[in-house]
Amino acid sequence: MEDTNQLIEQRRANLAALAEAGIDPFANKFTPSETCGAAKANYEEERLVAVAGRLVSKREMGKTIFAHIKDTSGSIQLFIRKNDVGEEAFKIFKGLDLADFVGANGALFTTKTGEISVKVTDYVVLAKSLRPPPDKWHGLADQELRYRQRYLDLIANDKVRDTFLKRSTIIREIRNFLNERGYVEVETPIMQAIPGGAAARPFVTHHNTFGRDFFMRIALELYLKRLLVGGIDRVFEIGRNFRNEGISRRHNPEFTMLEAYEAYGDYETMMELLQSMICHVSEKVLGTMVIEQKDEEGNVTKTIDLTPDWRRAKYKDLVREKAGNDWFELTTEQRRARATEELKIEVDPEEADFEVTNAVFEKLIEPTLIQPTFVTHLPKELVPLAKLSPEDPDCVEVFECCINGQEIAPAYTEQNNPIEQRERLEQQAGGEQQKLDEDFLVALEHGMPPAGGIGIGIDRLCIMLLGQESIRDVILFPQLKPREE
RNA sequence: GCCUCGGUAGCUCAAUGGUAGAGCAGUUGACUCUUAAUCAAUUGGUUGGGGGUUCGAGUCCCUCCCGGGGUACCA
Repeated sequence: MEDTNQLIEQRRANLAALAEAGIDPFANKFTPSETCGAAKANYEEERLVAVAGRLVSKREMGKTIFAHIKDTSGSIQLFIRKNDVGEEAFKIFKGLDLADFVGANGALFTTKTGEISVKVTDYVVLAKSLRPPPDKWHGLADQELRYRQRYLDLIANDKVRDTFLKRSTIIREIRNFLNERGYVEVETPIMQAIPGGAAARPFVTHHNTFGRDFFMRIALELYLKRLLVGGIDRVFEIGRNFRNEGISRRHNPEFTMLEAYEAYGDYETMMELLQSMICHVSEKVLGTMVIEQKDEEGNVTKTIDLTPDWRRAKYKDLVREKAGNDWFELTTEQRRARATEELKIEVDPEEADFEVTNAVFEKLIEPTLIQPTFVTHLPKELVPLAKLSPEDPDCVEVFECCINGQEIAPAYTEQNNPIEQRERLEQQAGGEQQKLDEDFLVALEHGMPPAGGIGIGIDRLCIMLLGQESIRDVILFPQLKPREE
């Protein structure tokens, strides 16, 4: 970046002054004895510590300086006196800028106002910051800057940092939970010749040596099922999917998906798995099963209670509740009329009956399912990769788990009949000339054990657990339009 | 893609069509227990870009760029 201003010039001048004084402003190494947070947590008067971090505040009091440095664990106050560090070192500390990195040696003590601090005996400049940090009090509010320069957001806004540290522990606890149950974690191809497992437009990329296009995966499903065929009976992957669609508060073109498959299980198995997993994660990460979403003033705007057992509701019952008890007895024309006139939703004249019904579900019902709800008995037309329900052949053995008004996870009793599977996929491909994944169908013909499978949108799960409102607030670097030079 | 709101100093924000401002940060000085330290002085602007209306535009109009919200696409 070419842009310079007074503040940057000043910092460059301060950098030059350090060099002038014979100090390397970018040290190679400093080894802290512990983190800032640990130094405070294990307080013992006079205990010697070495701490390092970014300089986040500095108050000069004549021959004394109070300053805070901050690392991942938190911050600690440094107490620097001219008498303790010597005239030259004192002068140089005075010349440090906010956001510089510093390592300090000294003894722990408590100030008169009761704050645990380090009485510095000597310190090292670890890295000079050549650009001014965001406002120390107001933080960084400009959303575009927060996303484009997330590191500034993390520096300036503790809540944001906390959210992303928690996201990391959520994923760790999911892994722990699945490992505990004997699941094997695998990695499958991201670049695929035929993108399958979902109906979404893929991103296209190109392989030079093969001289042909590849697609970024839109789902993990078909490869994980090949592994069920291969004898890995409990298998999961946490990875990125890519869908070439619009961007919104709920959609990022690349997003993180967990898919898990369990041989000899069915959708009921996955129901228990999901409920136990989310309760485990919530307890471990948040210490509670009651999630509160707060507005900027800290008022609770939404409460989600994850305490088991979660509600179960049949798809058709929910639709009848919203659209009328006679909904499924209506003629196609009557149904369409009611949807547009009474329910005020847009309906494409080309849409089939089940699509009109599903529009009612997605637009009017799903957003109201704030508390965890397993929606079951979905119509078979909606789900080509699941098995039919023996008790009701119009339905599939599937649930969609909705929490916070969003679909968090669909789960199936997976289709393992290769002949039916081929028919369903051929129907689905229909006129679109979409290629069938023959290799997958061949795999099924070798025999896949009956299995339950589930897909969990990790980003949406994080939105829910962490009380956020937008997917951009749980993805470190959400997709934005590139800035043209 | 469409609708709508927004973009002013490094950051957070003001400014009826009439001299572009404040707080923080920065700079200089004072202060050996401060913590949004305090006190005094002070620097800093192509008002997102381009065009237009006007005696005069941050403000009105057109256009482009970027972002927020909504909507569409998304088994």
